[in-house]
Amino acid sequence: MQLATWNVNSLNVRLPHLLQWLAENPVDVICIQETKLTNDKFPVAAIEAAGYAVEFSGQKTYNGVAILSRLPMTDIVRNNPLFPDEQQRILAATIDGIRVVCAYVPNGQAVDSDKYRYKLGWMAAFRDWLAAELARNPQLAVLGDYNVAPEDRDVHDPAAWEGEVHVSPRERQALGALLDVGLADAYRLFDQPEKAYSWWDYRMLRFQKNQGLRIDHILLSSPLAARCTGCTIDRVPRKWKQPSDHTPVIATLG
DNA sequence: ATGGCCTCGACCCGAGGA
Repeated sequence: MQLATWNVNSLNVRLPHLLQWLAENPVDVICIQETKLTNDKFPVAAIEAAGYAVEFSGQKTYNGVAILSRLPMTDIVRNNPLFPDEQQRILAATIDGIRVVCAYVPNGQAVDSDKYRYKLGWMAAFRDWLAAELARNPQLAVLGDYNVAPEDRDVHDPAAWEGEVHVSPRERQALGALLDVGLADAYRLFDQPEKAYSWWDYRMLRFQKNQGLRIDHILLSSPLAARCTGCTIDRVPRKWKQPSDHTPVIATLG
């Protein structure tokens, strides 16, 4: 079984990319973020024609998450019941006995800004809810754009980024608190190439220079981590025309 | 040269992303 995550940065623009990627990478489940679509505009027919059931939670212009699955989805939850939020950033479904959570963690904009405080509060509430989800189902997979690079090796230039949003100590602690619930970063369960990133700024030829951040993650509870046989980042779609600035991450479960 | 891009919405710039 393969689970993937991809921040598509507008599904309206990226639907052809998503369909092409799924044709070449027929994963069982993909969590997507930043759909930027209201639910009435969601391209259900095109995705079902590609062989996927789909659930989504969207809003106008910003945010929006969706889960595509080859197998049926049950027990759909939108947003965190512990954190009332207008912004559509969380979607959960149970698939083949696995609780799959799709998350788009707030950006944070700048350290100590209002958006940064919202990010930290959001992540603390997310932690509490994930702890409850894990208690309900020990098979938990949390996939998404966390907007936090866990360690300096996940940052192309740690000195330049020191203390900045996405790497600041409080954000890393908040991500660590998610792991402490009983989750593992699937990517780090395996030997990986150095300078591996999942996002590159559109500006300054950052992708061509491989100057990015690893901020898109797949977190697995212990029973799923034990089943995980690989985790990779697929840089290929970042090279396509009019790409998302993020690229997919894929975990394989045996 | 301290910026550079992309998307959206509303109306050609501003907000937000990371």
